[in-house]
Amino acid sequence: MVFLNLLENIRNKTAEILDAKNYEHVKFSVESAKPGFGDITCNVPFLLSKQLKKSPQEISVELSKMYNFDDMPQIKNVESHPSGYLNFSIDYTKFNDFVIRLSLQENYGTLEFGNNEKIVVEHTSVNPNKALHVGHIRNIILGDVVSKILKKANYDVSVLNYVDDSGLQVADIIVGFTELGFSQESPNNEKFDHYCGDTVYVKTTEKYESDKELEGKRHEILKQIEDRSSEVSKIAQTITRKVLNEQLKTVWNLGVFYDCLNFESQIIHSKLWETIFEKLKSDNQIKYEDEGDNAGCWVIPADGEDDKILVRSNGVATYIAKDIPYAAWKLGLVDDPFHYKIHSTQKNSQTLYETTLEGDTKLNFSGSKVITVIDNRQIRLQKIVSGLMAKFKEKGAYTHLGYESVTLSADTVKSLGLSVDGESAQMSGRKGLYVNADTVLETLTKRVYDESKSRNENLSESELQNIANIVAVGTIRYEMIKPDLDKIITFDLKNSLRLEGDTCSYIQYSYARASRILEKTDVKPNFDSGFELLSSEYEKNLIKKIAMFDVHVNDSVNNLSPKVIAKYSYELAVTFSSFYEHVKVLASETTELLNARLCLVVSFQKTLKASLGLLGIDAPERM
RNA sequence: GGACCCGUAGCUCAGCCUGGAUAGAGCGGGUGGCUUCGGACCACCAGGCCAUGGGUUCGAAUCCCAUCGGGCCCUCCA
Repeated sequence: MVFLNLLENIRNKTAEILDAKNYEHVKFSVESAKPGFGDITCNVPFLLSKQLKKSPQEISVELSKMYNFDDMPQIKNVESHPSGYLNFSIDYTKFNDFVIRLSLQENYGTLEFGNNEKIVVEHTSVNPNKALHVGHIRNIILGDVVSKILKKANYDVSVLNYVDDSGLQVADIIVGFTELGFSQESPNNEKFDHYCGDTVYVKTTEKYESDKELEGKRHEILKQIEDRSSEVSKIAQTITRKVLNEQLKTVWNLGVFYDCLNFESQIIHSKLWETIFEKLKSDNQIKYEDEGDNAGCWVIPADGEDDKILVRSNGVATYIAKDIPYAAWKLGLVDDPFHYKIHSTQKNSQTLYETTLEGDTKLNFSGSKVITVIDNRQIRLQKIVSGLMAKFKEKGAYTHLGYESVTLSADTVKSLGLSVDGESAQMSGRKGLYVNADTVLETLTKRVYDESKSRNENLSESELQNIANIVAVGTIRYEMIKPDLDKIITFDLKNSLRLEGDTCSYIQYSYARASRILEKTDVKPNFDSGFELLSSEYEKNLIKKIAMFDVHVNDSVNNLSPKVIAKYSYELAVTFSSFYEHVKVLASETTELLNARLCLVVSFQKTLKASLGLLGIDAPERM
């Protein structure tokens, strides 16, 4: 820890002073100061003002005289600001050494939160009947980044993907194959998931409009899918597996990987539901309705809202009856009915497992905490699930990480040949109103490739491809992570191709520039020398920003907020770009200064790489 | 009818959790900067009753209440 330590030490010191003065303990803050107000600031004078019946200024002056930094050489002094704040200044002649050396360590920015506790992150969870679209990408990237941040905080993370292979959406394409005679091979080498989503699903659901008999068949087909011995079920298995494998290719291209796939169809057959149902009954968590609208149903009482029906009067469980046992399984609350086998080796050579009802291999993918990434339209359902889980385990063990949806801009809708009323439109698989993830990635890769090629005449084809891939993936990831979870993302095809300003490529560019500096000199950075020579504002700002990595990791873990890391990465790049412009490293006056600056550049690179790494974004040497 | 979310510069958004100093970025508009460590850049200018009205507080973009505008969910569908 670097900056967090500094803050903690000042906090302790301040608390001691309050003790010595016999002042009441107030909840004061010690945090990084805005530019122009020292480096670190404390608001304790404001909080004491009332009980001491003195102005914050008076208290500030009084307290500022009490500090002694003999045991904290990195702090130069504290000043009382006329506003009442206590502003601390860093002694950069000492701080520089400390920061630069620590930033070189492999685990720089790592924090101890999890104590290696097992935690489950579930994300993606898309029906295997279509290709992934931009809306799914938000879910996938959020889940992936959260899992990386939790690993950085020393949790033992299992990443799961729940494969919804037995719902009506799957039944719809099976209707297309079995009733409408769509070929089970995609024409013209089209990617199979695109074919199923763009053609079979859209055409079949379109036909429902005119053919009500066909629409009636979907429920019949669904029933057959759930009967594992049926012919239809076998077809559905084959088709959904094929789609899933194509979806996984897309996800891997985005640099996202899982530990295990959980199939809904197997959860249904595992009898987990029956176990949980009995448990719910015996624990009085649910009740049977004798009269009223819900007569004959088992319901979950929800305070302030309508009760949720769990089992219909005909004895058939509703869809929530799949989520509850799965949630309980993730938390390790039930005996694991599954065995595990290898599904595939992923693009990063990590093994991907899948659940199976046969076999004899036992693995453990559950956790004492669970984070489920699902968009906020499911918030009501998720509240019910987490409420139930809180009855079995401590509150907060099951967390729903929700976020707002992705919509399409009017321009983008028009470019799909469709019309809109407002400025944006919700995506819809049925209407063909969506933009596939593969399409976005391809378009963006092409754009970056062209851009990079026009700037670099001497790069080989494979280097250009590599850069295009790194920047394109980074750009998509960054745009999905940057906005607040509560904000709707309006996706616009044209806008998504921006590479200037607050974008990933700007951040990556700062890294590439740093690489150029190091490449153009024969001097090998020597980290044994002192760094007190780094004393300009630009150098100090950069060092402070590097030092603050842990503050932001801490924030992002505490609040499960990946955007904090995106913002930090951008700020770090901005600070470096300013340094780059104003401090000519290779033109340094002395060899000592040159060396110190080269070390700072290396320190910056390591930190930015680590920060981008949390976002799953690569830092290119050239672009 | 009930639940949740959003409303900050022309546009897209940070800041709100945990109240405090001058409300920050990017895009777009305007101006300047390469005898070059890469202009995917830097420096600067213009642009804000922080939706509205109340309340709490020494102090509110931030907390509370109401209202308005927008979104989304609320089926014995999945």
